Amino acid sequence: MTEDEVLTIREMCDAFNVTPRTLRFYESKELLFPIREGQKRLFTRRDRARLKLILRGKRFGFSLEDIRQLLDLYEMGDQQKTQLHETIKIAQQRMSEMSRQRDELGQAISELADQIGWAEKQLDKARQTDAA
Amino acid sequence: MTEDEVLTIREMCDAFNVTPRTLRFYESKELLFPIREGQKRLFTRRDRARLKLILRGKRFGFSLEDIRQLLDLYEMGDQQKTQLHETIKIAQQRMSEMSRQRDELGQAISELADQIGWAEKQLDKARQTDAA
DNA sequence: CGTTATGGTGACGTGCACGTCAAGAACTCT
DNA sequence: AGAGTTCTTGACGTGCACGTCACCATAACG
Repeated sequence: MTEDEVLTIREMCDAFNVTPRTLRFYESKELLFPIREGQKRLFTRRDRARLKLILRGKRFGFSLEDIRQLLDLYEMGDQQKTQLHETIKIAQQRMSEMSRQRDELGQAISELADQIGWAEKQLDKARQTDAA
Repeated sequence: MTEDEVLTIREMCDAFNVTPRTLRFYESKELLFPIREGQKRLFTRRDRARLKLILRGKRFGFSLEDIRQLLDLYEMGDQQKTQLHETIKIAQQRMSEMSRQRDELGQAISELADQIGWAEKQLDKARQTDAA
């Protein structure tokens, strides 16, 4: 299955449209953990899932360090309860942060829509003036 | 009125929680245009509106250059029609970009909510085991 | 009148997220 | 065996968004 297939660095790059440097950099920052076949990196399904989340996080303006903490949350098997509790708290904070951001984005969108509406009206007026 | 009041750099910093360096930097990048009283900068209502948008844009992960272009759109008096048309196109692209981002953010939020739900369940299970 | 607060202009430093060589190993093709 | 491709590990370079520091001006305070 393509599910369990492992990808070379090049295949991974092509799949996600990033450079090898980026993937090695992410590994050095412990965001990805490709397995090694000799020296070569092989990226697993897990790495693909993580990279997807990394790129998404970046689009939201999160730092790689922020993203790393989120990723760790997504992959907790079983940990100390204290740590679990702590992690849940952090995650909830992030959630409310993201909710706020989404709401703000909604507002920004409608404001921009207003501006576009206004600009289109101006364009129309200019056309009228032209015709006269 | 507090509307037409102009602010010194320090007042502006306190109002928006940024450093003087940041405001000077934004001016050098033509994001703000404080008037000068002698040498000193005085920030107008316009600068306040722009700074608000700048900081919001930053939270969305936009670069200062991206933001500058958006700001220019927000402040077009009357320009060349061609330029207006061009600007509307750019704005519409940004809009769809932002919409996409908002949708994606909504998805990320619900995914994170799922993870939190799962983590809380784990925490509960751990508590059960403890009690036994 | 000296000092403290506030503001100014360079100019150099910094953290992040990579880009860009350089040099070498490993495999493939001919 | 030689050439080419793909990969590796350093190590240094780069653009962005400021931070920091040195040094100068000006106004207010005691």
